[in-house]
Amino acid sequence: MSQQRTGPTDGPDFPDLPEATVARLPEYLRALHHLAEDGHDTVSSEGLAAAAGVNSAKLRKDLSHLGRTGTRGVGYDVTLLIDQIEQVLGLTHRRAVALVGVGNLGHALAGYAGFGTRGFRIAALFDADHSRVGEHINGLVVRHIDDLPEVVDQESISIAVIATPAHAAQHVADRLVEAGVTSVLNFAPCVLNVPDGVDVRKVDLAIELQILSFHEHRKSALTALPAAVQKPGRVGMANRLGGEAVAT
Amino acid sequence: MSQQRTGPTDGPDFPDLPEATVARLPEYLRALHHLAEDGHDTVSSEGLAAAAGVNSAKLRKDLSHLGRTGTRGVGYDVTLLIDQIEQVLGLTHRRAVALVGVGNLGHALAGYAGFGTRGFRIAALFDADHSRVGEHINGLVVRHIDDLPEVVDQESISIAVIATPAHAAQHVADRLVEAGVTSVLNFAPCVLNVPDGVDVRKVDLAIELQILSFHEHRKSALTALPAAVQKPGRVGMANRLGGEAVAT
DNA sequence: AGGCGCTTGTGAAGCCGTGCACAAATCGCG
DNA sequence: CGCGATTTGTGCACGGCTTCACAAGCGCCT
Ligand SMILES: NC(=O)c1ccc[n+]([C@@H]2O[C@H](COP(=O)([O-])OP(=O)(O)OC[C@H]3O[C@@H](n4cnc5c(N)ncnc54)[C@H](O)[C@@H]3O)[C@@H](O)[C@H]2O)c1
Ligand SMILES: NC(=O)c1ccc[n+]([C@@H]2O[C@H](COP(=O)([O-])OP(=O)(O)OC[C@H]3O[C@@H](n4cnc5c(N)ncnc54)[C@H](O)[C@@H]3O)[C@@H](O)[C@H]2O)c1
Repeated sequence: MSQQRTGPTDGPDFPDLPEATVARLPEYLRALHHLAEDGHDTVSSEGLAAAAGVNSAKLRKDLSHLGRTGTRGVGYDVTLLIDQIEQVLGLTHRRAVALVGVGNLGHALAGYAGFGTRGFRIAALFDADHSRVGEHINGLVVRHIDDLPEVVDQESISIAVIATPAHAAQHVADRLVEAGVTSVLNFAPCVLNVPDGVDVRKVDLAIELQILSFHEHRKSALTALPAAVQKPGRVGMANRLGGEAVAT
Repeated sequence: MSQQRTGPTDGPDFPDLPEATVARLPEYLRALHHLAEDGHDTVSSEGLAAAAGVNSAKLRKDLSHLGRTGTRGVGYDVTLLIDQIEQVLGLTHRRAVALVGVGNLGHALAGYAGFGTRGFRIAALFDADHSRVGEHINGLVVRHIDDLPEVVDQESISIAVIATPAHAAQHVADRLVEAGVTSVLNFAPCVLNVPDGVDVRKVDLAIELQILSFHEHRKSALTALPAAVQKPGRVGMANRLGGEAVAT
């Protein structure tokens, strides 16, 4: 079955995969796991695309970059495709993640089960506040940030999450990079400067809301002029589009 | 000066603004507020671009869509530009936001100060768990989700944040839409189906990590072949690129 | 065994976004 | 008052992404 492939860790079988595709693969992966739980063993591109909320042609093109994955006339083998995507995303082993800043948000993240079920393991918690150091959260002890190099080395941590106030984020990022971390997920609302070879992704709640605000603003500006449905009661507004996403 | 514009709420002065630009305006806004606090009253496109972490040409093109904003030879008036961007993003009044799902993550969000400082006001908290209803968080009372239509109406809420488990998210979204909410920020790892005219943005921590994982995987695959720096000690790795982002 | 229906994989076209490079505009100074 | 330094605003070309549409391939049924 899956063993027939020429080798799991063959190495450079990356046809350098468009960035947009990479960003969607995790979405497919989640939908596939869901389908697998529901007992499906094959999916059509149409079905998977619906479950992931994308265009089916886009999905097929994305998957075509992984090599020959589907079977014409049938669809995609769910478990095989899961393996392929996890392979490409480097999720074959559970990656160790460090979380820096165990405050309001950090506590929530530390207790988040979604880490474990999606291929990651929180390997360490750090904070600069001495009164927090030593605290036990979800089976982990909060360590002082000065221990960073040591722990990063011991636990082979390459990914870190920053959940400190914005004014501390750049400093934390510098220390992370210095300790050997090469990927950072930043929750602090600020721009991080890192050397080449280090990846940074950011999550900014306020930015997301402001983008929504823009569209709200635009909607109300538009509905002000035409004979608009100011408040259609509450009929027919709900799930019109699409139907159920997962399964059928 | 600024009063000379033909009218602040003129309405359809939207040259429909590229989506990519909309997504960056909040970033500029944050950088501008930072600059204003530091006493700057004008910025060059170069300076602002550096502070926001983007290309200066891109920034100029983005801002050019807002109309005549800068002064050649001088730069941009910081406070004026802040006003313009807030205008376009619809941040002239503090928008009311509902938060549904006051669990682990919801608590953190409810206590987040960044809402207030970036143009939003948490107007209501909802949960389905009766044992949570009535709880006071940050000056707000958690209400039962059945009160949604009433409260949404009273508080003129058009934006909602979903922080419930994934299996409840679609149901919550339906009820939100039914109550009149037209923008949703979804933290639950699932696809939401909503009717036309309703905007959904999602934040999925695991997806972000998986994208980082891919790049990690690729990095280690690449450094495996050439005469690579497996572990360069810890020298010279840190802040090489760029320098300080904000001010100079 | 052969045909038929279904689904993948992909060529090609169009759109959007990015970044260079430069002309136009503005200010300050002599 | 005019000139040069400076910085904006933008025309243009290029690359990437999306989408349509269809031929090639596969399994199933007769
Ligand atoms: N709370 C939220 O819901 C939320 C939402 C979106 C974004 N954020 C952002 O996430 C970040 C954290 O938010 P929060 O509400 O948890 O803040 P917080 O103040 O509750 O927690 C910050 C933690 O970081 C620690 N810290 C400070 N400096 C540090 C350093 N140099 N090294 C290590 N640890 C350090 C503090 O001791 C504290 O425990 C902020 O940047 C915030 O803007 C928070
Ligand atoms: N905790 C995190 O750090 C984190 C990070 C990223 C994403 N998420 C996602 O955010 C969501 C919430 O995570 P959490 O850790 O806070 O979970 P949680 O179980 O602690 O909280 C969920 C809350 O939602 C409420 N709820 C359930 N069904 C509801 C319904 N139909 N209507 C209203 N409220 C309802 C529950 O009563 C509970 O209070 C999940 O989807 C999770 O995957 C969480």
